[in-house]
Amino acid sequence: MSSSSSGTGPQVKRGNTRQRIQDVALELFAEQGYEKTSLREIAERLDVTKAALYYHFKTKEDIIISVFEDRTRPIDELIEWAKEQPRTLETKREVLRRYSEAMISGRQLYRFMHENQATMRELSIGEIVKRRIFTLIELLRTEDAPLADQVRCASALFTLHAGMMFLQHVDEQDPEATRLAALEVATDLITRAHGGT
Amino acid sequence: MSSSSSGTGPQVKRGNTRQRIQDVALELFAEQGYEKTSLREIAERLDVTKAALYYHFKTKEDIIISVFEDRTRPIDELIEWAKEQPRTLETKREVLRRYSEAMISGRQLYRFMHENQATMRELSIGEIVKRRIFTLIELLRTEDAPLADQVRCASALFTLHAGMMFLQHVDEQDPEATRLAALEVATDLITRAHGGT
DNA sequence: GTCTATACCGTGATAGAC
DNA sequence: GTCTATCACGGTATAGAC
Repeated sequence: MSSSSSGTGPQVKRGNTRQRIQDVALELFAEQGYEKTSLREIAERLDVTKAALYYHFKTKEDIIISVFEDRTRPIDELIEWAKEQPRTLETKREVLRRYSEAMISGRQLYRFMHENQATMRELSIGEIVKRRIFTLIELLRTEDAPLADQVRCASALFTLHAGMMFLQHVDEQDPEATRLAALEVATDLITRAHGGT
Repeated sequence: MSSSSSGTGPQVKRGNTRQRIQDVALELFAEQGYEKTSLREIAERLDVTKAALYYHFKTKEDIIISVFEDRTRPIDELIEWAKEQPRTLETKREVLRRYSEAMISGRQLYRFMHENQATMRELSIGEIVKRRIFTLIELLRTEDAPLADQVRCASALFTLHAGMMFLQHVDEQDPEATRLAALEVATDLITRAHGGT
């Protein structure tokens, strides 16, 4: 269904309040979790009252939805692109490469989605995210391959996430080095799955 | 809607209330998320009042902590066992095997931890879980191996989780078959990491 | 020892004044 | 566009019935 808060409309001149709410909200949602972040906290950070937020967004959920719609386009475009490509191993590798890169600029949002899955599941965008992940796995996997190879494709995706979310703290490793290592492992996984072992 | 064991509950037998609170709470926490589950909901399900919960547990957090402590021992024992073993490839394989099996019986708790990471991070048990995962990765990984191999060890663990949490819905696949496929992929990952390639 | 009644304050949300 | 006032519900706390 159409989201209640249209994405980046043509005219967003109404001051930058709306944009600032999105920025602050995403930052707090990613750091403290969705439910632990109160509207009062967001409002205070912007020096307005709770009710002021309700002028720009219908609900708390609307805020995260609008953020999601505004900053998630890269993945959408990646999926559209991939659908038109031949399903070669090289295409799959490129998908992983681009996905990993998309996570850099959108890391706050990805962190939020990763750490708030229970919340996401009940949000209206949860279904969209789920579908997207399934589509990506579908694009990566090989038809009629053994189950283990299907798992490898999914695991490749999760490895990228883990490399971004979790492994960043594992050592005093350079984050970019960790990301590239995760990308290497993920690429290796789909290569095996593609080759059929 | 109001549950109530119809009839003048002859078999209600107040005395196992604490255990029943834990069971209902875990079920709801896993299904709806920690924050979305209210104490009122838990109480209603048991036909008691909110305040009754506060006789058995000091806070909401206390409930999940007690559940955690009661049902997480298998992993603790697994870690203790692994620490005393030689760090051979076979030991690592056995760790993955046991971990995967532990997730079967404790799947509600694992699902809760997996989907409520933002919440877990602020709970007192969050730190314990984090440390546990790091310890497991430490036990799986090979000293001085390339970064990619370190990632492989972590990825092996996450693959087991994914196989249990996420991939269960991917197809009308037998859950046990999916679990074994994930175990196969995970084992393959640490094998490559161990060998150094 | 086990629970109920009741009240407190914070939270998301709504209606209406400026 | 923003605020005040108000609401029902959230976790929490205490007093007291059995």
